[in-house]
Amino acid sequence: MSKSQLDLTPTESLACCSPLTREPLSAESATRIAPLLKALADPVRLRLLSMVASHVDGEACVCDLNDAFDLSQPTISHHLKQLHEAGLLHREKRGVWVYYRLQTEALRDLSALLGGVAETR
Amino acid sequence: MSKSQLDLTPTESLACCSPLTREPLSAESATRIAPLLKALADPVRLRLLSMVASHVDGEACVCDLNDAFDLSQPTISHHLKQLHEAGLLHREKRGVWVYYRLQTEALRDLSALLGGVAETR
DNA sequence: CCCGGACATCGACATCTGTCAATATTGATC
DNA sequence: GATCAATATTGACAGATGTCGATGTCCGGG
Repeated sequence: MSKSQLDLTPTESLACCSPLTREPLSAESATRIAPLLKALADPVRLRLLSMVASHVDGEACVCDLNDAFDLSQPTISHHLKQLHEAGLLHREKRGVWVYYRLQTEALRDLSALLGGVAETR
Repeated sequence: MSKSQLDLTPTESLACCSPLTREPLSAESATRIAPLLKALADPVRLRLLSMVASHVDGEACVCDLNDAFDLSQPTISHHLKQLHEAGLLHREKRGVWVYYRLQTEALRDLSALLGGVAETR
Protein backbone atom coordinates (compact mmCIF):
# COMPACT_ATOMS: atom_id res chain seq x y z
CA MET A 1 0.00 0.00 0.00
CA SER A 2 1.57 3.28 -1.06
CA LYS A 3 1.62 6.44 0.94
CA SER A 4 -0.94 8.99 -0.19
CA GLN A 5 -1.00 12.60 0.87
CA LEU A 6 -3.61 11.78 3.46
CA ASP A 7 -1.30 9.47 5.36
CA LEU A 8 1.50 11.95 5.75
CA THR A 9 2.70 12.14 9.29
CA PRO A 10 2.39 15.53 10.99
CA THR A 11 6.10 15.96 10.62
CA GLU A 12 6.15 15.21 6.93
CA SER A 13 3.40 17.65 6.13
CA LEU A 14 4.89 20.39 8.26
CA ALA A 15 7.76 21.39 6.04
CA CYS A 16 5.54 22.96 3.43
CA CYS A 17 3.70 25.30 5.81
CA SER A 18 4.09 29.01 6.09
CA PRO A 19 4.98 30.43 9.46
CA LEU A 20 2.03 31.02 11.71
CA THR A 21 2.30 34.76 11.52
CA ARG A 22 2.51 35.05 7.74
CA GLU A 23 -0.92 33.92 6.71
CA PRO A 24 -3.87 32.29 8.42
CA LEU A 25 -3.31 28.61 8.98
CA SER A 26 -5.77 26.41 7.13
CA ALA A 27 -8.05 24.19 9.14
CA GLU A 28 -6.34 21.13 7.70
CA SER A 29 -2.86 22.32 8.60
CA ALA A 30 -3.99 23.22 12.09
CA THR A 31 -5.46 19.76 12.52
CA ARG A 32 -2.22 18.15 11.45
CA ILE A 33 0.05 20.35 13.53
CA ALA A 34 -1.89 20.50 16.79
CA PRO A 35 -1.14 16.87 17.78
CA LEU A 36 2.58 17.61 17.57
CA LEU A 37 2.22 20.51 19.97
CA LYS A 38 -0.08 18.50 22.17
CA ALA A 39 2.56 15.81 22.49
CA LEU A 40 4.96 18.49 23.67
CA ALA A 41 2.50 20.25 25.95
CA ASP A 42 3.15 18.30 29.12
CA PRO A 43 5.86 18.98 31.69
CA VAL A 44 6.91 15.34 31.89
CA ARG A 45 7.09 14.93 28.13
CA LEU A 46 8.96 18.19 27.73
CA ARG A 47 11.57 16.96 30.15
CA LEU A 48 11.70 13.52 28.57
CA LEU A 49 12.27 15.00 25.14
CA SER A 50 14.88 17.35 26.50
CA MET A 51 16.65 14.56 28.35
CA VAL A 52 16.75 12.38 25.27
CA ALA A 53 17.87 15.21 23.01
CA SER A 54 20.64 16.39 25.29
CA HIS A 55 21.86 12.94 26.27
CA VAL A 56 25.28 11.68 25.27
CA ASP A 57 25.28 10.14 21.79
CA GLY A 58 21.89 11.74 21.23
CA GLU A 59 20.02 8.77 22.55
CA ALA A 60 18.77 7.60 25.90
CA CYS A 61 17.66 4.29 27.31
CA VAL A 62 14.32 4.13 29.06
CA CYS A 63 16.08 2.92 32.16
CA ASP A 64 17.96 6.23 32.29
CA LEU A 65 14.74 8.17 32.05
CA ASN A 66 12.60 6.31 34.54
CA ASP A 67 14.74 7.26 37.49
CA ALA A 68 14.55 10.98 36.82
CA PHE A 69 10.87 11.08 37.72
CA ASP A 70 8.69 10.25 40.67
CA LEU A 71 6.35 8.45 38.33
CA SER A 72 5.62 4.80 37.72
CA GLN A 73 7.35 2.96 34.91
CA PRO A 74 4.11 2.51 32.92
CA THR A 75 3.48 6.25 33.07
CA ILE A 76 6.89 7.05 31.60
CA SER A 77 6.35 4.38 28.98
CA HIS A 78 3.02 5.98 28.13
CA HIS A 79 4.55 9.43 27.68
CA LEU A 80 7.36 8.08 25.54
CA LYS A 81 4.82 6.35 23.36
CA GLN A 82 3.00 9.61 22.78
CA LEU A 83 6.20 11.40 21.82
CA HIS A 84 7.06 8.53 19.52
CA GLU A 85 3.65 8.42 17.85
CA ALA A 86 3.69 12.17 17.32
CA GLY A 87 6.89 11.71 15.37
CA LEU A 88 9.08 13.55 17.83
CA LEU A 89 11.11 10.60 19.11
CA HIS A 90 12.64 7.71 17.22
CA ARG A 91 12.61 4.36 18.96
CA GLU A 92 14.98 1.44 18.66
CA LYS A 93 15.11 -1.79 20.58
CA ARG A 94 18.56 -3.22 21.23
CA GLY A 95 18.56 -6.36 23.28
CA VAL A 96 16.43 -5.86 26.33
CA TRP A 97 16.73 -2.11 26.19
CA VAL A 98 14.87 0.47 24.20
CA TYR A 99 16.64 3.62 23.07
CA TYR A 100 14.93 6.83 22.12
CA ARG A 101 16.43 9.49 19.89
CA LEU A 102 15.21 12.93 18.89
CA GLN A 103 13.60 13.22 15.46
CA THR A 104 15.36 16.46 14.79
CA GLU A 105 13.45 17.59 11.70
CA ALA A 106 10.19 17.51 13.62
CA LEU A 107 11.43 19.94 16.22
CA ARG A 108 13.17 22.10 13.66
CA ASP A 109 10.03 22.39 11.57
CA LEU A 110 7.94 23.23 14.59
CA SER A 111 10.37 25.94 15.57
CA ALA A 112 10.27 27.36 12.06
CA LEU A 113 6.51 27.36 12.10
CA LEU A 114 6.39 29.34 15.31
CA GLY A 115 9.33 31.60 14.72
CA GLY A 116 8.93 32.33 11.08
CA VAL A 117 12.56 31.43 10.52
CA ALA A 118 12.87 30.52 6.87
CA GLU A 119 14.66 27.43 5.57
CA THR A 120 17.92 26.64 7.30
CA ARG A 121 19.32 24.32 4.65
CA MET B 1 1.72 44.27 45.63
CA SER B 2 5.04 43.76 43.86
CA LYS B 3 5.85 41.01 41.46
CA SER B 4 7.95 38.23 42.93
CA GLN B 5 9.76 35.58 40.94
CA LEU B 6 6.94 33.17 41.59
CA ASP B 7 4.42 35.32 39.76
CA LEU B 8 6.37 35.54 36.55
CA THR B 9 4.25 34.69 33.57
CA PRO B 10 5.43 31.74 31.48
CA THR B 11 6.56 34.17 28.85
CA GLU B 12 8.63 36.25 31.19
CA SER B 13 10.45 33.28 32.60
CA LEU B 14 11.10 31.75 29.23
CA ALA B 15 13.79 34.07 27.98
CA CYS B 16 16.40 32.72 30.35
CA CYS B 17 16.06 29.06 29.31
CA SER B 18 18.46 27.02 27.27
CA PRO B 19 17.15 25.34 24.18
CA LEU B 20 15.53 22.02 24.77
CA THR B 21 18.25 20.05 23.12
CA ARG B 22 21.19 21.64 24.93
CA GLU B 23 20.63 20.43 28.42
CA PRO B 24 17.86 18.66 30.30
CA LEU B 25 15.04 20.99 31.15
CA SER B 26 14.49 21.42 34.86
CA ALA B 27 11.20 20.32 36.32
CA GLU B 28 10.39 23.93 37.17
CA SER B 29 11.08 25.20 33.68
CA ALA B 30 9.02 22.41 32.18
CA THR B 31 6.14 23.27 34.46
CA ARG B 32 6.28 26.90 33.38
CA ILE B 33 6.64 26.24 29.68
CA ALA B 34 4.14 23.43 29.22
CA PRO B 35 1.06 25.67 29.68
CA LEU B 36 2.26 27.85 26.81
CA LEU B 37 2.46 24.87 24.51
CA LYS B 38 -0.83 23.56 25.81
CA ALA B 39 -2.49 26.83 24.88
CA LEU B 40 -1.15 26.38 21.38
CA ALA B 41 -1.95 22.69 21.13
CA ASP B 42 -5.45 22.95 19.74
CA PRO B 43 -6.45 23.31 16.08
CA VAL B 44 -8.90 26.11 16.78
CA ARG B 45 -6.47 28.07 18.91
CA LEU B 46 -3.68 27.56 16.41
CA ARG B 47 -5.86 29.07 13.71
CA LEU B 48 -7.04 31.86 15.99
CA LEU B 49 -3.48 32.83 16.84
CA SER B 50 -2.48 32.64 13.21
CA MET B 51 -5.43 34.74 12.11
CA VAL B 52 -4.69 37.39 14.69
CA ALA B 53 -0.98 37.42 13.92
CA SER B 54 -1.41 37.66 10.17
CA HIS B 55 -4.27 40.15 10.26
CA VAL B 56 -3.90 43.67 8.91
CA ASP B 57 -2.46 46.04 11.51
CA GLY B 58 -1.46 43.01 13.55
CA GLU B 59 -4.71 42.94 15.42
CA ALA B 60 -8.11 41.38 14.97
CA CYS B 61 -11.53 41.99 16.43
CA VAL B 62 -13.39 39.06 17.91
CA CYS B 63 -16.18 39.71 15.45
CA ASP B 64 -13.77 38.95 12.61
CA LEU B 65 -12.72 35.69 14.21
CA ASN B 66 -16.10 34.29 15.15
CA ASP B 67 -17.26 33.97 11.58
CA ALA B 68 -14.29 31.90 10.49
CA PHE B 69 -15.41 28.94 12.57
CA ASP B 70 -18.43 26.71 12.85
CA LEU B 71 -18.30 27.16 16.59
CA SER B 72 -20.44 29.08 19.01
CA GLN B 73 -19.39 32.54 20.14
CA PRO B 74 -18.78 31.40 23.74
CA THR B 75 -16.45 28.70 22.49
CA ILE B 76 -14.34 31.17 20.53
CA SER B 77 -14.33 33.47 23.51
CA HIS B 78 -13.14 30.60 25.65
CA HIS B 79 -10.25 29.79 23.33
CA LEU B 80 -9.21 33.43 23.09
CA LYS B 81 -9.20 33.61 26.85
CA GLN B 82 -6.83 30.67 27.05
CA LEU B 83 -4.46 32.21 24.54
CA HIS B 84 -4.62 35.47 26.45
CA GLU B 85 -4.03 33.91 29.84
CA ALA B 86 -1.08 31.95 28.48
CA GLY B 87 0.49 35.23 27.50
CA LEU B 88 0.29 34.60 23.77
CA LEU B 89 -2.32 37.20 22.90
CA HIS B 90 -2.70 40.76 24.10
CA ARG B 91 -6.24 42.00 24.61
CA GLU B 92 -7.63 45.50 24.34
CA LYS B 93 -11.18 46.72 24.57
CA ARG B 94 -12.10 49.67 22.37
CA GLY B 95 -15.70 50.72 22.58
CA VAL B 96 -17.89 47.70 22.17
CA TRP B 97 -15.21 45.70 20.44
CA VAL B 98 -12.31 43.68 21.76
CA TYR B 99 -9.10 43.49 19.77
CA TYR B 100 -6.48 40.79 20.13
CA ARG B 101 -2.85 41.16 19.15
CA LEU B 102 0.02 38.70 19.10
CA GLN B 103 2.44 38.87 22.02
CA THR B 104 5.39 38.45 19.74
CA GLU B 105 8.08 37.76 22.34
CA ALA B 106 6.16 34.77 23.62
CA LEU B 107 6.15 33.07 20.25
CA ARG B 108 9.71 34.05 19.50
CA ASP B 109 10.93 32.63 22.80
CA LEU B 110 9.03 29.42 22.25
CA SER B 111 10.55 29.06 18.82
CA ALA B 112 14.00 29.64 20.22
CA LEU B 113 13.41 27.06 22.91
CA LEU B 114 12.47 24.43 20.36
CA GLY B 115 14.86 25.35 17.63
CA GLY B 116 17.88 26.28 19.62
CA VAL B 117 18.18 29.51 17.69
CA ALA B 118 20.15 31.89 19.86
CA GLU B 119 19.20 35.47 20.60
CA THR B 120 17.90 37.45 17.63
CA ARG B 121 18.21 40.91 19.09
C1' DC C 1 -33.12 55.58 30.21
C1' DC C 2 -33.86 51.88 27.60
C1' DC C 3 -32.59 48.87 23.88
C1' DG C 4 -29.57 46.23 21.01
C1' DG C 5 -25.24 44.40 19.90
C1' DA C 6 -20.47 42.63 21.23
C1' DC C 7 -18.30 39.89 24.18
C1' DA C 8 -17.68 37.19 28.61
C1' DT C 9 -19.18 34.01 32.17
C1' DC C 10 -21.79 30.07 33.94
C1' DG C 11 -23.45 25.40 34.27
C1' DA C 12 -23.80 21.09 32.17
C1' DC C 13 -22.16 17.36 29.58
C1' DA C 14 -19.38 14.05 26.92
C1' DT C 15 -14.82 13.07 25.89
C1' DC C 16 -9.92 13.06 26.57
C1' DT C 17 -5.78 12.72 29.61
C1' DG C 18 -2.45 11.47 33.30
C1' DT C 19 -1.72 8.25 36.55
C1' DC C 20 -1.40 3.78 38.88
C1' DA C 21 -1.43 -1.38 39.93
C1' DA C 22 -1.62 -5.56 37.71
C1' DT C 23 -0.27 -8.22 33.97
C1' DA C 24 1.80 -9.37 29.51
C1' DT C 25 5.85 -9.61 26.43
C1' DT C 26 10.40 -10.07 25.14
C1' DG C 27 15.23 -11.18 25.44
C1' DA C 28 19.47 -12.65 28.10
C1' DT C 29 21.33 -15.97 31.23
C1' DC C 30 21.90 -19.96 33.97
C1' DG D 1 13.43 -24.27 29.41
C1' DA D 2 12.94 -21.75 33.97
C1' DT D 3 13.88 -17.38 35.58
C1' DC D 4 14.80 -12.58 35.86
C1' DA D 5 15.04 -7.89 34.29
C1' DA D 6 13.43 -4.23 30.92
C1' DT D 7 9.67 -2.41 28.75
C1' DA D 8 4.81 -2.35 27.01
C1' DT D 9 -0.17 -3.07 27.47
C1' DT D 10 -4.51 -3.17 29.94
C1' DG D 11 -8.17 -1.56 32.92
C1' DA D 12 -9.69 1.67 36.12
C1' DC D 13 -10.38 6.18 37.87
C1' DA D 14 -10.12 11.11 39.01
C1' DG D 15 -9.56 15.35 36.97
C1' DA D 16 -9.01 18.36 32.84
C1' DT D 17 -10.87 19.97 28.35
C1' DG D 18 -13.95 21.39 24.35
C1' DT D 19 -18.41 22.45 23.40
C1' DC D 20 -23.02 24.32 23.86
C1' DG D 21 -27.23 27.09 25.43
C1' DA D 22 -28.53 30.41 28.66
C1' DT D 23 -27.45 34.37 30.88
C1' DG D 24 -24.71 38.33 32.39
C1' DT D 25 -22.04 42.70 31.50
C1' DC D 26 -20.79 46.66 29.21
C1' DC D 27 -21.17 50.25 25.87
C1' DG D 28 -23.22 53.26 22.22
C1' DG D 29 -27.35 55.25 20.08
C1' DG D 30 -31.96 56.58 19.91
